[in-house]
Amino acid sequence: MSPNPNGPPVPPALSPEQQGTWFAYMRVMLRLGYEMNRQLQTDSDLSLPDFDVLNALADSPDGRLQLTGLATRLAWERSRLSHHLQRMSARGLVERSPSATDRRATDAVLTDAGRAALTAATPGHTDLVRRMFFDGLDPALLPALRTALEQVHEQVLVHGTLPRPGQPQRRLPGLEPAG
Amino acid sequence: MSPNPNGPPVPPALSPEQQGTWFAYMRVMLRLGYEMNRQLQTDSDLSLPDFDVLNALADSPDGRLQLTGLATRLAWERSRLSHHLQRMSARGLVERSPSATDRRATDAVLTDAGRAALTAATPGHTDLVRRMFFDGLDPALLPALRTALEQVHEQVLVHGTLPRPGQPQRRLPGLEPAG
DNA sequence: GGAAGCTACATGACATGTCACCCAATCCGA
DNA sequence: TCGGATTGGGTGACATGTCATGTAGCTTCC
Repeated sequence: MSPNPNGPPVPPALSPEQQGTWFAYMRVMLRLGYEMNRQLQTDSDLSLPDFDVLNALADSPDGRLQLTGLATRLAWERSRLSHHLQRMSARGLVERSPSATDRRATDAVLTDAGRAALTAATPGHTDLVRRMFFDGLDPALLPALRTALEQVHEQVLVHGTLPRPGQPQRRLPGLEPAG
Repeated sequence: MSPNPNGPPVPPALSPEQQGTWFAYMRVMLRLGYEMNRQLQTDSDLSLPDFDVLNALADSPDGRLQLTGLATRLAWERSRLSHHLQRMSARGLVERSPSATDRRATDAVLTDAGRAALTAATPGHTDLVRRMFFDGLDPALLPALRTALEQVHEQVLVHGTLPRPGQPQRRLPGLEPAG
């Protein structure tokens, strides 16, 4: 009982090589996430989400970013970010500050304490990344790995449901599917 | 003010090539996780964690696995798994059943409904993986990507804090740091 | 310039995950 | 074979994430 006697609108399954690659990816993602979380929590009293937020802000001009942009960059729900910033600001790591250009909008701003926490946490985190990710990796594979990941990233940006980060988030007229 | 005037016990920073690779990895991980979650939730009423559990069980003999082994395989805390299985069993997707070999232990067992849910969800998920991950990837890079990910996985297994999956979880005597 | 609709964000209720601690079964050495 | 240490798992309190909804500011178009 073939699912479709008339030929293939049915998507083809993954090839064995693709499946192997995918499983490897998932395993790395699960374990590495666990280890990163654990290390940051233990050594720096930061969760991995905390760390991601701090990094995104530190990487932005004036350590400041509007919430929607930050959420997009992190691939978070906005309400998650809103809750999370509330907790982080209670700990003094970030502040909320009204946007200069849009009175609806709020910017998240890195505080000095937040920057200090990031600075303190970074070496240990980097060290873990090097040990867990790069030290076991054949250096000859590095360029291919990077290119592959960048291709995948681009693909997710193009076909995913989230807007491209750092892009105006407004829906542009005339781009809806024709009616 | 160099951090260490006497030479480098200070870990070297990542090379630019490594940093680029790492950022690409993190971006893929964040966005792809978001998209997978969303797709499964929308199309199949399963979260990505649900799906991971179902897959792990379906992939085990008799659709049955002891909790600790399952937790290790998923890189989850055991208590998280315990809570999660409670919810999944309330939905009829899995059952708990006492282990045959260890009276402390509990096995998670896939129910027929669980297997059916997995079967129903898999094509859509696979399709998303193919579109988001493989369709934008130069096939020539696939073998290198796979090898690289497998090397990283092995590295995380060796240097991580979790036991290797499918391994006896007992701490072996004589392996403690010497006193 | 004003109504309709959209965007930015907050919030409260609820789902999920973590942490500290619990007990029972097993293991191991004396 | 007894006793402590270890392991397997559960649980309740609390931290975190999601969903539905509310409000205010922006934009568009007449």
